[in-house]
Amino acid sequence: MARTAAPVYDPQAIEPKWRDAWKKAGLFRVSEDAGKPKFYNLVMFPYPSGPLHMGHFRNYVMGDAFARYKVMRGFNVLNPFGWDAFGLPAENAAIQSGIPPRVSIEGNIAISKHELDLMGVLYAWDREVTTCNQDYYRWTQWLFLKFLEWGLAYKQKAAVNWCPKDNTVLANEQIVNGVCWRCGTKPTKKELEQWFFKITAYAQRLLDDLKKLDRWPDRVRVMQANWIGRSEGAELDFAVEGDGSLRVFTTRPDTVFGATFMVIAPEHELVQKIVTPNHRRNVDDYIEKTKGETEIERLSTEHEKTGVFTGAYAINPFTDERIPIWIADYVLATYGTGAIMGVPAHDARDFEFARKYQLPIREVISPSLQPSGGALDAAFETYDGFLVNSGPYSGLSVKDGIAKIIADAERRGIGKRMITFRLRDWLISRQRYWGVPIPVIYCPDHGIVPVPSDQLPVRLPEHVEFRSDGQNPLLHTPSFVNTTCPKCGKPARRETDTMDTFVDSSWYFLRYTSAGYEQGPFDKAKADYWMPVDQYIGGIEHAILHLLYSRFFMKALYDAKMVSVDEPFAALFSQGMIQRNGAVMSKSKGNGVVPDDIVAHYGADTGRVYELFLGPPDQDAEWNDRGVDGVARFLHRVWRLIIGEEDEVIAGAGPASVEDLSRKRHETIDKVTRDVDAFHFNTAMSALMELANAMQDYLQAGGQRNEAWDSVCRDMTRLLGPFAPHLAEELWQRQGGEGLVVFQRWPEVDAVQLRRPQVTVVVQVDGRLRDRIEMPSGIDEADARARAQESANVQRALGRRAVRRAVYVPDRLINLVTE
RNA sequence: GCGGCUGUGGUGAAAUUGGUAAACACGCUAGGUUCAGGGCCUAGUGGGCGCAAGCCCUUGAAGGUUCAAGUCCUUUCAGCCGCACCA
Repeated sequence: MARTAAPVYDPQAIEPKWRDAWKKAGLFRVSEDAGKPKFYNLVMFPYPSGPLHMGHFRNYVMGDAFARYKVMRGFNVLNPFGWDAFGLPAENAAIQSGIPPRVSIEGNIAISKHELDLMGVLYAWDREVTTCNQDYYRWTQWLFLKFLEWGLAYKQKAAVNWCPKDNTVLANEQIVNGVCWRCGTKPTKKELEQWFFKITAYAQRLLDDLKKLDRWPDRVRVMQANWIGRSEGAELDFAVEGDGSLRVFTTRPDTVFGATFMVIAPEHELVQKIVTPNHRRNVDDYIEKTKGETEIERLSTEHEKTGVFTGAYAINPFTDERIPIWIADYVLATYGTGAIMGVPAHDARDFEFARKYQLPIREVISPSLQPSGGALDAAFETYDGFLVNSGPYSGLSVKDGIAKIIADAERRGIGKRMITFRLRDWLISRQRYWGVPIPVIYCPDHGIVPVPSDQLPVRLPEHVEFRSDGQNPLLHTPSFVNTTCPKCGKPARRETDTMDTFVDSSWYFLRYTSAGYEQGPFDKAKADYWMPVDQYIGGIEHAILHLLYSRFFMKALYDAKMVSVDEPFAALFSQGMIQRNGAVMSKSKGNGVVPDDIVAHYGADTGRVYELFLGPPDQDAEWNDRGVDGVARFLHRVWRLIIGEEDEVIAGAGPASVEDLSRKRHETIDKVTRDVDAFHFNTAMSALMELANAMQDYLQAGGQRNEAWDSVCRDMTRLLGPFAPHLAEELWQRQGGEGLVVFQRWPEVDAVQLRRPQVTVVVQVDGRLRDRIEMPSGIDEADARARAQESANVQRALGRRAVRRAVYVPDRLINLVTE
C-alpha cells in the first residue's frame, strides 16, 4: 500500500541527529531544586571488560526506556552511570600482555561509551563515576577509616579461603558452589592476618529489614534470608570431667536428655587441653588428616562422617551422666561454639555418627506422650511431639520443653537463650595490586596506624612491575611500601593489601548524588534529596554479594547520621539473561550479537524494541535473529502509517470507525502505562503493535487521515518515545510537533473514550460457552438474560431443561445454570 | 535434605488476577503484488468429528472446590536456581 513519494524509514540516516539533539537539550542533566518529584533510576554499573554485546544491553535498554518514561511522566530523573573499574581481570590482562590496567580500562570504557551512545542509551554523564580514579577511591579509603573508627573494620588472623589461581583470599560470599566465583578454582584454607568488615553486627537488621523491601523480588529476599541464616536456640555448658567446661550451641535444648556424646571441631582450642595421653596419637593423626581435606570435600553431605574419641568425658548437666567427647570434622569450628551435644535420636547427622561408632541412641521426643520404644531406624527430627525419658520434663510439648529447659539452665547459670547466624564477617583484604590500597601503616612502635584522613588518598602506584608468580607487585615496590609512621615519624611499612572491589560498589550510588564533591564522599543534602534509589535494575548474580554489602554500608552510614535512609534500593528489578544457540550470550562463547551490527542492519530502535519484546524481562530469553526482523517490520509499518500519504482500501474490510480507533488508542495508553510501571515491557510492545494493526485496519477500511487520525498518530509517537526514541523524535518532527518527544507529557487515558457503547457478552449454559452476543454496555442482568435466551444456539443447548438461575458478570459473561 | 521458581501451540509467549485459553510476534501453507530480494498485502494455522451449522477434547499428570479453574486446594512428575554436615 502507501505507494507514495513519502520518504522511507531510514534509521541510519536519522538516528545520529537525534542523539545529538538529546545531548544538546541536556536530557538527564538534573539538579536537586526542580519543582518536580524526584526519581532515582539506576542500572548496576559494569566492569569495563571490553566491548558490550546485546546481552548486556537488555539491562541498559530497560533502564534507559524507564528513565525516559519517568521524564515524560513529569519526574526529575537522576539517571547516572559509571564503571566498576578495579579488579582482577585488568590486572591479569596486564600480567599477560603488559598493558597497564589503567590503559586497558580506559580503552574499554571508551568502547563501551561509544556503544551505549550508538544504541541511544543516555546518562547523566556529568556525574560519571570511575572507581579506580583517585577522586573516588580517596573516599573509599576515607570510609574504610570511618569503619575502623566505628569498630566495624578489624584485622584478625583467621583460616581463610585462598584461591591458588588468583593468588588472593576470598570472602565467603565469593565461594560459589564450592569454587572461586571468578575463576572456578577450588579454594584452599590458609591462616592469614586479614582485614574484615563486621557485617555480622548488622545481621539481625539486615534480616528484619528485608520485610521493608516489598518491591524487591521474593527470590532475592529469600536468598538473602537464607544467607544470613538465623537460628534460635540455646548455649549450654557441659562440665568437662576433671577440669573446665565445654559450651555447645543447640536449636533443640529440649533434647538434652538424649545427649549421649559430645562432638567438637578438630580446630577447637579445647582439643589439646582435654585429650588424654593414650588417645593423643589418634587425635593428632585425625587432625592432620582433616587439614589435608579441601573445604568442599569436608562440607559435602556425601562425605562419610568420621571422628575419634579424645579419651575425655563431659557431664550432662541435666542427667549427670558421663558422656564421651569426640572430635569430628562434621562439626564446624566457625559456627556456633564449634561444639555440639550429640543427640542421635533426634538429629540425622548425630544418628549416622552414633551408628557408625556404636554410641547409645536414646529416644527423648515421641509423637505421643509415651516413648515409641524399640530401635529407631532414623532420627525423629520434627518439632511436633512430646518429651519422654526426660525426668521432670517428660510430657511437655517440644515448644514448652525448649522454654522450660532454657529457663532452668539460665536459673542454674549453665546456659542461656542464644541466636546464631550463618553470616560471617566480610573479608575485604585482597593480596592483589589493582584495587584500593587499604590506608593503614605498620609502625614497629605503634602497631597498626591509620593514615590520617588529610593525607588521603594513599595513591596506588601506576608504574609497577607485574610478576609472573602472581605475587602482589606492591610488595616489591619500595617507594610504596616504605613510609614513615604518622605518629612518631620513624620508618614504617605500608599495608600492601587492597580492598575487595565489592567495597567500591557498596557506595557508588551515593557518589552519583554529588559526583566531584570534594569535602567528603558525598554531599549529605544531595544524598538526602535523591536517596533511596527508586528503581534499581541489574542481574540476579548480585542477589547476595553486592546487594547485601550495599545494604550493610547504608545501615552503617545511617547509624553515623551520614545518610537519612537505611535501605539503599527501594525497588529492585532482576532481569534475566539473554541466550543464543542455547548458551548465555558472551564474548568468549562467540555467540554474542554486537550493537554495531544491529545498528548497521536495522537501526538502534529495532534492537531496543526487540530486546524489550522478546520475553518477560525477569526471565532468561533466547535471542532469535528472525524475531528481530519482526520488530523491524513493525517499526517500518509505523513509519508508513504516519508518514505515508496514499492508502489502499481493501474491499469488504468493514466500515471504518474513528471512534473504534480512538478507543483502541486509549486502551493502548492504559495498557502500556500499567505494563511499563510493572516492568512488563514485552506486553507493552505487543500493545503498541496492536495499535499499529488497528490503525492499518482503519485505513484499509477507507478511514480518512483527518484530525482524529492525526491525534492518534501523535499519541502513538509519544508512546514510542521511551522505546524507539529516535524514530519517535523523527515522526514527531515530521508531524510538526514542538520540541522533543522525550520532553512531551506522556499521553493520558480518557476514561470517557475508553467506554464501549457495545460489549461482547459471553453466554454459557452450565459453564460451557454457547454464544457471544453484542449487547449495550451497562445492560442489567434481566435484559442480558432475556437476550441470551433468545439465541438459537442457547436454546438448542438448553433443550427442554429449565434455567434455574443465572450468574451474571456485568458486560462480560452470563452463565445460565440448569441444575 | 531445606528453600524458591517454572511447566500453556512447531517456536518466543499472552490471559484484565477465578469469567471467551493461545493476544502479540516468529515459523509454516496458499493466494496476490510493474514482486530482484529475507519487501508489502490478504487468508489460514492447537487436536479430533462433521458437507455445514456446530459438537467434543486441550494449559506436565491425577484428584478436589466452584455456576465457572491455566489461575485456588491436595497429591504427584519433570526441569531450573539458591543454600547445603549451620547443630
